[in-house]
Amino acid sequence: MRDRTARTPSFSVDLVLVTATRNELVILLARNSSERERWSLPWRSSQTGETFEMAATKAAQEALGEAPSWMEQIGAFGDGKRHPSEADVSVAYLALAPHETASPRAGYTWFQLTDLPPISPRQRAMVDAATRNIQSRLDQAPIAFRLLPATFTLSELQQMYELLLGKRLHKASFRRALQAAWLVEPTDEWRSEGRGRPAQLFRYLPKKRRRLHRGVRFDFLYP
Amino acid sequence: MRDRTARTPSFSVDLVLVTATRNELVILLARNSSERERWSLPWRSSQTGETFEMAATKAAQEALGEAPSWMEQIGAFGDGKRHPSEADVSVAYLALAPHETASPRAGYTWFQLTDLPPISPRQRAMVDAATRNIQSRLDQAPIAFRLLPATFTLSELQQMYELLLGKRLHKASFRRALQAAWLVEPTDEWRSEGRGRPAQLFRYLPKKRRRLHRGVRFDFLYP
DNA sequence: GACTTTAGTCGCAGAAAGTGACTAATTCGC
DNA sequence: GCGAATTAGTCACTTTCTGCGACTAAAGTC
Repeated sequence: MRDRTARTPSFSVDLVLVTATRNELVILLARNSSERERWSLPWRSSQTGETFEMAATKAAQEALGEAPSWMEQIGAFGDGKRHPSEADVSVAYLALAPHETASPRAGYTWFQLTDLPPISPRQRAMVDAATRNIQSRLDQAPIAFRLLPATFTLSELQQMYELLLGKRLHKASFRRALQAAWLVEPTDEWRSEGRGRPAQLFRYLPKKRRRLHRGVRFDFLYP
Repeated sequence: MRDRTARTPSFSVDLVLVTATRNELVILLARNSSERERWSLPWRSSQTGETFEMAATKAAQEALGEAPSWMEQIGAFGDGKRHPSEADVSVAYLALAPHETASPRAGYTWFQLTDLPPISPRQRAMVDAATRNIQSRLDQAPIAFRLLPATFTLSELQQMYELLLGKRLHKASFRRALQAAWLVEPTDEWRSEGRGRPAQLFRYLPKKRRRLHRGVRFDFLYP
């Protein structure tokens, strides 16, 4: 356990580690033996000479045994809300991994993002921020692709977007938009998934430079 | 230097305080007497029982004498890069204010965002992150409106968007999109700006709920 | 009063997105 | 073996959105 006589860590780095199963988003929680809450986000206290990114990567390694496919800082959290560590400040990272290759180490368990057990208030705020981050950056960063394995069918990709957006998409429109964006490349492999016609496998490989927006967008309703 | 016997402040809160003049974005820097760099972002070291938001608001008060019209955390910065405070971690906030009502206190000066004097490496990273944040959230949050006074003409609003986007917009298209978004309300005031027909003044007043996106967007080219 | 300048609107043409129906390739039941 | 069911992938039509030029409106300038 934590040793409070040593130089106390001034901050912790916490991980909201998300993957997607068939129909839902899940995050990884660590089982606690002595904390008030039985579960917590994977976290790591500050080490001198270690960047936030390095700390987050190590926390992911400890939890998953592999590096995440995507990592992004989602902010600093403090404000007196309780945290498993004694840290005043916790820096939260959103991490993604494809679920297929992700097998948590002992003591870590997947939980539905919409049905989490109690965790510390500060970590709860991180999860909420991570959820908002996923939603708002879905069209700016390859979130969906990082939740899929290296090769995937277009139906899988569409289902991932439907899951993340929370709404159904039309097949033809989805593929038309995808083609226009030059983000995927077909492989020469096909996958037969039980019944139905086999699907071609694609890989994420952005080709052309960003197609500049036309005009302005007013996609908000903020205060 | 840091005094490890006393309770050292574990973090600072730093402010990237932006306004827009006629043709450019400017940020507020504080003059230093003793630091290696002559200029720095306004910052404030941690106080117990003070949230990040409160600290950022106070730093803004100190610099501007008024509360910013928008504040948003843009992340935690550390990673060994030098900072005016002895803090291991600095939490950066983007703050906006309309330039018309913003008169800095003594010791603070506006600088062009594209032509800053040397500042500490950590603060330099904050400015860069703030710049990216403005760009990427321009269509998600009322950034442009918060840089304008409470009432404004549609031409001023369009010029603000042109400044922030770095490109010209077509007048009719801009207004059509603005109308569709239900974000502004006309006042019964008009402003005559020298020659030309007087312009009606509008205020920011989002009316309807967010118009849901249709389909997906793939607006990225990330790794 | 003609000219310039800025505000504000209209309507068309072309681009993009929504949608249902179609073809293709496989498994399942019999 | 063969038709039904299932999933993949495409096509063509319709609706909506956007770029853009041209227009009217209301002020100042000379």
